[in-house]
Amino acid sequence: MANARVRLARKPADQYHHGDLQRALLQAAVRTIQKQGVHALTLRAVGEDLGVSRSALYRHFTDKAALLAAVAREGFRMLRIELEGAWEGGGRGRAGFEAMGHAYVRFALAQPSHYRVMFGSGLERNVADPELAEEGTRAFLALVNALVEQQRQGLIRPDDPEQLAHFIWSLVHGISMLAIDGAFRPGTDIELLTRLSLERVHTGIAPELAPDAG
Amino acid sequence: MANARVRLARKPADQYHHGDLQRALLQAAVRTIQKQGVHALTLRAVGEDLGVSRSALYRHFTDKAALLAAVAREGFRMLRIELEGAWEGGGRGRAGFEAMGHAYVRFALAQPSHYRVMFGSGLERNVADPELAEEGTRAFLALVNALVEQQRQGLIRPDDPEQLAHFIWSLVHGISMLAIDGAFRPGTDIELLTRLSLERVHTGIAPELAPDAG
DNA sequence: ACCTGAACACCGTTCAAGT
DNA sequence: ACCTGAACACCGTTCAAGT
Repeated sequence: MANARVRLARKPADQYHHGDLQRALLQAAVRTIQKQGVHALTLRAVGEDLGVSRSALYRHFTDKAALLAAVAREGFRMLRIELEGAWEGGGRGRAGFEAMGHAYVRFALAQPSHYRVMFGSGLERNVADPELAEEGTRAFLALVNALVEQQRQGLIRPDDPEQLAHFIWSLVHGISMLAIDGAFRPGTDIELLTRLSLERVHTGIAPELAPDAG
Repeated sequence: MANARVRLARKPADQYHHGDLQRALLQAAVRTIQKQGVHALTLRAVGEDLGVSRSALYRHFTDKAALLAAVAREGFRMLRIELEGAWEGGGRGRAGFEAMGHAYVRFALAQPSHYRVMFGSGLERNVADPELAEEGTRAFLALVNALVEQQRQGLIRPDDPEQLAHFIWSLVHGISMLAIDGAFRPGTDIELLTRLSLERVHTGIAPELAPDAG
């Protein structure tokens, strides 16, 4: 909304359009994907959006897949920040961990197209982008770290943290994907499903038998 | 393999190529997707494969999305049969339920491209195909039924079966998708991850506290 | 160094025409 | 009723040429 104004501001007319076209291309791509979905992302459209030739992109990205990889990388960065924020904000304990789960699913539902690019079919962004891999790993580590810290507090049984992280990541990813794809019944309350699922998970990974049979 | 022979058999040369082109198109599409992925599925290629014009398909499917919907429907049918087989073969109890989980993930890993079409981006097959929805529901019901039967046996706590099914479906779907997309570390043992995950799930959904703290 | 614009090969889809 | 083949609008990508 407010950003739209910025592009109307004065710009050096007889210069190249952007001092940092690479960055502008990435932002335009993210914007298009979030608003209209991946299918609307054509190199022609993103070029037109920036007032630039459709082949100008090839100066900054090797091809469309590389552009999508950059979009995915940006997505993982955003997701990690959300997860860390939820964990900290929730008090780095069981409440914070549950908040992480909700934050994950909420992120996917708020940015479904962006989320799909992050976990793409391999059709798009089939490139083995090392920066993308690293950003994905960092997001995953936010989850692992939260598990380890809870294990230190005796809140979670001392299983292999990475295995536990894989388990929980799979769960929230599955909920997110099925919700995005509309696989659940129309009226399904995703937040409720997430809460109940995390409840079941906790009872499973708790070290002792909690007396909460209420 | 054996089916490849059939197409070499005598055919009425001066007739239309197929008595049931619709069925042949679907089979060719499934074959192409399983062998070469969705990106290789072009209407030109599938037509060429059957010795038919590229626009002949439009007599039998409204468009490419409808063809993909048929592929997805066939996939759900295959998946349901696998799930039911595992449940029955495992003795309709806890072992059978765990076998269902493994069968699900194994199906996805064996037919990754086919599985992706089933849970497509909405990019492809965005059509609201009622037959597809029904076949998907039938596969889901195989899971719900197994849960209800275990609840009757006292093997699972009496939560809402549909919610429990959503929870578990999300888990196995998440494991499958992340494994297909190569999101796990290269050497990751998916079968082991599935087993450990199902173990954690069971401890969570069991009605009583099992004395297996070994 | 950065961008343009024409060209190429490839799509899905349509439609008048054939049998 | 079923299929053909030319045509259309749309892609991503390349490359010689401009500044």
